[in-house]
Parts: sequence; C-alpha cells; structure tokens
Amino acid sequence: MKRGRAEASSADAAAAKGAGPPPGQAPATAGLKKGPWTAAEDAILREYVKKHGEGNWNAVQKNSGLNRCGKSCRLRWANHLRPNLKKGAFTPEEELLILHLHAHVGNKWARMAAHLPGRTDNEIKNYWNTRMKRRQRTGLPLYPPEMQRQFLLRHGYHLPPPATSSSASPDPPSPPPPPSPPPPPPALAFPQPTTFPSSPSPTAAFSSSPSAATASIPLLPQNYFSNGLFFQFPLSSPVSPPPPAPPQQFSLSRPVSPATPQWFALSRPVSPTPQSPLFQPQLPQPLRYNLGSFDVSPPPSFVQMPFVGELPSSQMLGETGGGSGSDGFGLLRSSSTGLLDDVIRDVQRGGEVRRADPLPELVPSTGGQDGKRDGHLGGNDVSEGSSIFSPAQGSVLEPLSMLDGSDCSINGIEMRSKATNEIGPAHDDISMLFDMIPAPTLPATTVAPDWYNSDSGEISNGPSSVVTDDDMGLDMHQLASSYTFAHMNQDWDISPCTWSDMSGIC
DNA sequence: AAAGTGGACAACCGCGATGGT
DNA sequence: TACCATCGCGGTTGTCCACTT
Repeated sequence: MKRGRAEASSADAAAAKGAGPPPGQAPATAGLKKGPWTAAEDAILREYVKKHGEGNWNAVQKNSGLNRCGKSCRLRWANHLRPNLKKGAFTPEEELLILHLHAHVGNKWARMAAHLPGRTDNEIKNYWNTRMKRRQRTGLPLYPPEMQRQFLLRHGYHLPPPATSSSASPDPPSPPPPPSPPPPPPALAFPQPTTFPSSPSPTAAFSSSPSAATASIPLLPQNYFSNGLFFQFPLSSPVSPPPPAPPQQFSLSRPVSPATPQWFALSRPVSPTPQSPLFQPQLPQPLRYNLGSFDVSPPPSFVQMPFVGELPSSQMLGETGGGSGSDGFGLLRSSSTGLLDDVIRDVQRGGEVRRADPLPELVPSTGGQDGKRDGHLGGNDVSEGSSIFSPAQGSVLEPLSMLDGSDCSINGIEMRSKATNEIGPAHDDISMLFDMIPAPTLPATTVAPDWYNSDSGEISNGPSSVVTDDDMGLDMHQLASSYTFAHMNQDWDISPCTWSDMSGIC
C-alpha cells in the first residue's frame, strides 16, 4: 500500500508552484481555493486549530485568511493534519477488523473509523472500495467464507458442517484437500460482474414458524431451484450435492455450474432463541431455511438482474438496481448494510432465490411503498428476537415477492430493518460483532492469513497493534486470532489467488 | 521508451442531521 | 414552527504513480 504520496508530492509541489491555483485547476469559485492543499495552507490551518481548537470551520477563512471553505478545512484537518493519525498500511489486524466491521455495519465508514484509532473514514473507505473493486472484478465474494459462515451461525443459523465440501469448511483443522472433486478451474465461475449490492437482512428470507417448516412448497423452475435452500459461500469449488430435500420454505438454489456446487444448509431454530455468544443454537428440530447455492450471474433468459459492472458504492446500486422502485427488480432502496446481508439479499433479488410459497409469516403487503411497510405486518415476531442481522435501512422485500408474483412482505424484515437503524452506539455494534467471534484460541501474535497477503508486500506482520479503543474494549489480537486463518485461506481461495493477492486471476 | 491500465489517495460534492435563533 | 448555519457522512471524482504491454 502506498501512502503519503499526495501529501508529500502533491501538496508540496503545489506549494512550490506558488499560491495560485495549480495549472489546469479551476480557480476557486467564489474566491475559495480548491484542490490539493499546500504546505503553507496546512501550516495556517494547524496554527488556527492550535489557537482556536476544532470546530467552527467556517470561521477559519475569516480568522486565518485561509482561502478555503470550512468544509475543506475540516476535511483536511480530519484526514491529514489531526494529531495521532496513523499513517501507513493497514495492519492485518486492522484489515480484519475492517472486514468484520463492514460485515456488520456496512458502509458506515465513520463508525468503522471510530474503532480504528488513527484511521480516518476516508482512509477506510478508500481501502475498502479499492479492494471491493478488485474482488468484484475477479468475481470473488467479499468475505471469507468462514466469516460468512460464522456470521450466519452467530445469528442462529445452524450450519451443518459441509462434510464433503472443501469450502466453508468447519472449524476443525482443515484436512488436506480431498482428492476429489478436483478444484474448479479458476474461471469457475461466476461471470463478471459480481456485485453485492445493498440488501436487507438475510433473515428477510427466513421466517421462523413451525408450520412453515413443514410447508409444502412448489418449487419454481426446477432447473434453477433445488429443494434445498443451500447456499454457497464462497462461490468456490464444486462439492457434493445437497442433502436430499430438507424441509424448507425457500428454494434458493440453482446450479452454479455443471459441476455440483458446494452446499451447506442453513437451519434456524423454530423458536426464538436468545442471542448466544456461541454460534450454534443447537436446538432440536431446527427449521431449515436453505438459501440455495448460487452463483452471481443471472440465469440465462430468466430474471434480469440489475447488476452493474462494479459496485463500490451503494449509490450505484440504488441507481441501477432500484432507484425508481418501479421497474421490476429495481426496487431496492435500501442503503448499504453489512454486506453479508447483502450477499444473501443479492441472491434473493438476483433471481436465484425463489420463495416457493408464501410462508405463514409472510403477510400480503398492504402498500408496496416504502412508507407503508412499517414492519407491523403480521404478528409473528418469532424471528424478531432471534436474529439481529444487520439489516438494510428502509429495505423492502419486493424482490422476493416479485419472484413468485405475489406481493408479500416478510414479517420481521422491516422490523429488523428498523432494528438496524437503531443500532446506534458503535459499542453495540462492536459488541455484537465480537459476539460472533469465538474465544481466542491462538496466541496473541497472529500470523496474517494468506488471503491477507498484501499485493505490495508492505503489510507488516510484525507485532500486532492493539486497538486502543477502550470504549470498545477492542483487542485486535483477539480478533485476529479468533479466526482460523489458515482455514479461511483454504476456504477462501478460489484459485491460487488469495484475498488480497489476485495475481492468479488478474 | 511510450502508451495504456489500474491502484491508491486526496479532495470535492450532495445530502441529511443537528442545533441555534 | 420555520429558517438558517454548521457539521458530519457517504459517494464520487480527479490526480498521480507504478506497473504492464
């Protein structure tokens, strides 16, 4: 990772050129300068803040003569001049933390930055976006399978060990890759673009009801949807076929490729279960809600997905996938959330997901407009207390309902969406986040996972930096060590490429 | 060596939230 | 209550640099 280039070169170069706007740069509108900051400007701003403190940024121009708008001053200060800013590459722990935070809160850069002392939201955002672009370009899932798996487990979904699978493997030390089936070709894949747009809680697709568990569901296009709602995190190596027709509500699967995809079923307790630090509710008679395997490409001649080439931002999603809210699948108006949610949601809206039958919990939508989906639909709150999937804000479930032609909302979805919005304090986020992480079993000194490998090799594997966010009690050592990196790596690898090192694909 | 491409980063823009009057 | 100023956040754009072709 390269750092400090612009600061050292751009600003200084500009300073060297003089006070005027750099060539090619439009003179400041309204007399205010734009563009790269010069060293002189930095000095002025520093001095000002030293004297007057932070805040009242619009006064900076008046009081200091700095020809910058207050907004620009604030940004410059926050991102570059503020003391205690940590410069340099993200440490493995930081990267892992970002990963987790993003999985939980989505594109809430400021909140993420609050858990990364010395890091700015802009820095994190840039880091994430560039990485996302890279992963999307290569058609890789955003999160390591193990993380996705644990995330789901943490929210009460029982994930039977993918006995025959090579990905999303369980916790035990990973055995050597099974001789067969052979790993798929790198291309395996999933055609570009792979996007994980904003989506509502995956729990949207999961309602808990005993009756639902036994509901007989006529499956939609058999070609695309199997009985099992197995879903495949990561979209990786082919694996053994799904277990025979488990009871489920949704059939979300469709063939990923001629090769049998890897499966694992998600099951969910019938009754509400208290949040447990443990991953597996282990309740008897779990309801099985299978998500179905998926790949990220739309089935030919089926549902037209609003996928876009790249998706660094939710805005693009909103625009391309549902800005109008009136065109078929362009109904998602949610803002970004934890992308693990999005993964599942994406599957649902992308056409891979088919709800075979309206569940008991699924009550007909009364409105179809956002404003009318208040989350009061139905009265079944079984799922409400049992899952706190980080939800999408203002999400609606049109995709699901549209898929089968019915106009339904899923009870609990909206409620969960609200719950998400209510996750106010970062403390809640982080505590929840760490709930999903098993107790550390590794030494504090963590070896970065293979998938972490930096492209540039600049990443330090040195002593882990412990997040000193006392409020959160964050310990990145714990975080980092709580994951079985080696295992994740195995699961995560879709090819010789790893999380950060896409050389095998690019 | 030059052109093309992508990554990394800084900065800007638009919008919503908040607080004061 | 309405209006305004300010602040903060998230998304986007622009620029520079390194690497590849």
